[in-house]
Amino acid sequence: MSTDQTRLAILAAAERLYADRGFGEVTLRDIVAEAEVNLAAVNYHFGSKDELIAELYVSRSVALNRERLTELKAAEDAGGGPAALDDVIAALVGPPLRGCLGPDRQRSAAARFMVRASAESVPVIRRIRTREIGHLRRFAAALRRALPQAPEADIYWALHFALAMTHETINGAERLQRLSGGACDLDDVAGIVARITAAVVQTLAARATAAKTATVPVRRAARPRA
Amino acid sequence: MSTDQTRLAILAAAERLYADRGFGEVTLRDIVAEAEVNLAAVNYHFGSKDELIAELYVSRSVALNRERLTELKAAEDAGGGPAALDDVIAALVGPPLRGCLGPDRQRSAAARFMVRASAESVPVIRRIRTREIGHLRRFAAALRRALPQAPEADIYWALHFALAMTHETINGAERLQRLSGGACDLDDVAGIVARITAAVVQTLAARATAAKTATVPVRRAARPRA
DNA sequence: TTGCAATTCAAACGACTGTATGAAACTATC
DNA sequence: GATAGTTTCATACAGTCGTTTGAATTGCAA
Repeated sequence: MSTDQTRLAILAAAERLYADRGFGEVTLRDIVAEAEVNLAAVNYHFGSKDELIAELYVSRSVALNRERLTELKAAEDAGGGPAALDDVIAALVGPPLRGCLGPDRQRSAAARFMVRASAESVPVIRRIRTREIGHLRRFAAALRRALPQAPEADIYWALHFALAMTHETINGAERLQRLSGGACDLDDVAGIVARITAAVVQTLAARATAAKTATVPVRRAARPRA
Repeated sequence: MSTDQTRLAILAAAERLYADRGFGEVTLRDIVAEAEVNLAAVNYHFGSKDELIAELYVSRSVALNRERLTELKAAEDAGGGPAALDDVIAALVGPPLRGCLGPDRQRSAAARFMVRASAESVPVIRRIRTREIGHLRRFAAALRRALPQAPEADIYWALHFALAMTHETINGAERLQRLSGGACDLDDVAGIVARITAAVVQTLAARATAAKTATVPVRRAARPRA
């Protein structure tokens, strides 16, 4: 083949299978069967299984980061000044959520692959994962611009919790649907993004107002009784 | 041996290794080496690797559920009536967090094992996991008693987000520590429980007040500018 | 001490893994 | 249409996996 169509078929098949079954349950033979190519093609085109996974992860990571940054820049440009707090969070959690959920299921294997890569402990990926930190710093900086008076720790906890809710919503979508008996609509992606965004914003806002009245950090939430 | 000391050694070693390295990276030979028993002992005492994992998961799951329920009952008994909102959340997220984090690291392999089992896709565990739903319903009911006027979906989302923040905090503790440059104190477990509890409580409270002024569901958070 | 069941052990099993090989098939240039 | 370089293919390799085997050892009751 003149084009590297075998390479792409392998990458697509690997991404699909890893996203669906997890890294522990997929062999090279599964991948080449899905891609309808020869077993030896993997080592010919990528060198090894680990290099295949690494290339897949890096390329998808770059794409996801680009998507997030584009959304962040758009929010900054629209407002003129620094992006609003909720727009920063939405730029962070929107891309993976839109890629994984929604009525047209299975739309993006890429997003589900990335979430799996985040959740499971794969040595190859762990080794690469450092660059994720650099990317998150951009969002930490954006949050700080939106909330200059917030303690540094609060900024990082907000980022951390936003990602936590996003990942668990994707990975545990089935459990939530079953637990709630359908009361939680996993197809309403915009609503989910809004929920996560609102949760982070409200938490940060509550801590900001509490910090004004007390010098010690807020430890115990108020108890709004029914 | 008269006692089943070999059984227990295998269980303990398996739990430790799975908690540390994840399910994909641990073989039976790793386990028996750690437990200092013979390879065949696993199949003799448990029948198969999957049955070992299943027994481990079920026993730890029962223990965790008991711990959570004890804390929930204590909160209910203390107040006389239904448990307060934040006490319900604290009963849910406290046990795994206290087991996994804190200054005396590695304290409880059991808690870290459970979180791994939640995050990774292991067929044996997926098959058992259904009973988790029943246990979560108890907490959903407790939340409803604390907040009778809240929409059903909000209750389940709150539960879901609480677990999300808990799991990601345990699994991603290292990343958060590195990202924040030490600003986030992962040893202050009580503070983390308070943070997660406060986030859930404030989010629920914000939706409750918003629901009074608007009949349509809240979609977009207010933007508290700096 | 003898006898018997429970347990441990070293060794091997077949199945499966990622990887390597060398011939065959293909593509493009002359 | 012959040639050189690239890609595909069937096949085999060495290693590891979970599991099994049958003999050796242990613990305990008669």
